[in-house]
Amino acid sequence: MSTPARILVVDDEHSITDLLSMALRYEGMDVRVAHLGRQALEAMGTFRPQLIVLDVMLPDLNGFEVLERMSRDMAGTRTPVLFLTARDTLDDKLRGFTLGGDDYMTKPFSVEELIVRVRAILRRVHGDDDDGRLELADLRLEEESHEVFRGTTAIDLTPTEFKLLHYLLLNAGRVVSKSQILDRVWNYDFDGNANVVEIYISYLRRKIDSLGPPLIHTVRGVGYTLRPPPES
Amino acid sequence: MSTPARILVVDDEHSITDLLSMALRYEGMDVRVAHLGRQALEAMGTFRPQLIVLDVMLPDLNGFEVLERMSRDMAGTRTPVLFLTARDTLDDKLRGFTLGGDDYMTKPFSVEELIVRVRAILRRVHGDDDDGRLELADLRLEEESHEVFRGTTAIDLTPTEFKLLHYLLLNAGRVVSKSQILDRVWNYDFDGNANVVEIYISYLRRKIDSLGPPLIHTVRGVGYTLRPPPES
DNA sequence: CCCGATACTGTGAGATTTCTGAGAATGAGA
DNA sequence: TCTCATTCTCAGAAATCTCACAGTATCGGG
Repeated sequence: MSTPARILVVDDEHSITDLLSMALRYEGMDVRVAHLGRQALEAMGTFRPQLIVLDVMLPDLNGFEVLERMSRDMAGTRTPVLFLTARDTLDDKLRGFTLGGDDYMTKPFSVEELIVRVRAILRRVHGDDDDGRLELADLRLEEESHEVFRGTTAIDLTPTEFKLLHYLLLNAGRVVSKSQILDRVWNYDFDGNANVVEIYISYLRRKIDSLGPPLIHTVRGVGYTLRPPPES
Repeated sequence: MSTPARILVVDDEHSITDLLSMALRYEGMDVRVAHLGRQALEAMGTFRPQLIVLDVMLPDLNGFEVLERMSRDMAGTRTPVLFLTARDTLDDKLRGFTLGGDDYMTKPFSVEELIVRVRAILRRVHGDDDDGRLELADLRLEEESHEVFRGTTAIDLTPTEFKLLHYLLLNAGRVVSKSQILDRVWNYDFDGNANVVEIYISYLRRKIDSLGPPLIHTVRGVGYTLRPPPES
């Protein structure tokens, strides 16, 4: 990682900006927060972010207006945007933006997924070396195509299973607790109990560990970890 | 360790703050104590801790309110927090904090474990040189992955066995008494008899000393110690 | 070498944690 | 609206862990 990526997070809900600034900082990014469209515009000039996480609904200007003024101010290159929107406000306009390299997510989202997308955008724009492929022993996960293989057999995962495996792979060799998993992989407003994690671990095992030596290990009283099988 | 880490411990129970300030000071840290949210806020400004151990339930403000006011005062970087909470009060809000590198423990905890976590946070934030690997002769314990090896063979330990070995390794070469072990490794409210220590030492020996020259030694009338085998 | 003190460990009951099957709820797409 | 895939709850089963008890072994001083 050369110089940390600069991200501007714009949302009027403090709980969201807190959540995201913490999570993105934890990922080693340089984060600035704005709660109003005007603040966002100002930060554009001073902070010069490489990516904006932008709530569509803001008290003063909406996300599109912010973008419009932005491109009026800064001639030339446009900063990529990851829009946040309520599920039921899903504007058709938004869909159009994905064409331009922008992306969007509906609230409530999972932090894991948001970070995946932030990284994907940065990778595209900045031509990062990271190729979005995660591997452990003969297990392979392709971020772009959303495909998972064990050896040569393709494994079909549901969205949640995929996110969970992705998170485990990112932390391969480290034990992650059930609550860490819950925080990252599930939507931030999920308030069910940690038993879901066990259940999805169980699903993953059925699909992945049945094809070879087990990679998913329970560390009793602590959490779960992905570990390559012992060489023999 | 260059300059001692500054830790602020906030809890209204004096027995807890006493216990922790003693243990953390013994670890070479610079400890300050507060018993109320207001005191904590004040200490933030004057003491500028690098980490806060914060009880969620305080008489005046709760832990979250303390944090909120804190981040209002100090713009920018937030001090990492290790929350303490009663097991049955396990607030959903807490869950979200593990995202930002914060962590939490439920009371009653073991001092040993608390110190492990404090160190883990400091290591992350301050990029400590300590890599969380403990070694003695051919015995190796990895904190991150919770793995233990003797030579190349992996050793499977239960949570208590792991904590005990961890403590012994931290004090390798020094004799620790059974009551010291009981105080550090077991939850602070444990009131069973000291024979458990003997039992767990026995378990460890079976798993560890059976694989090579013995490393765990009894010092009759005093306690136990970990010592490398004599070269030969 | 004997004896009391101290430490070790086999057995097993009870507690805790994790796993998983069955099925209800949800939501997307036909 | 119906269908199907998916998510998630519930609760019992299974696995694992903790710890007390008590008998045995070991140590070290006399």
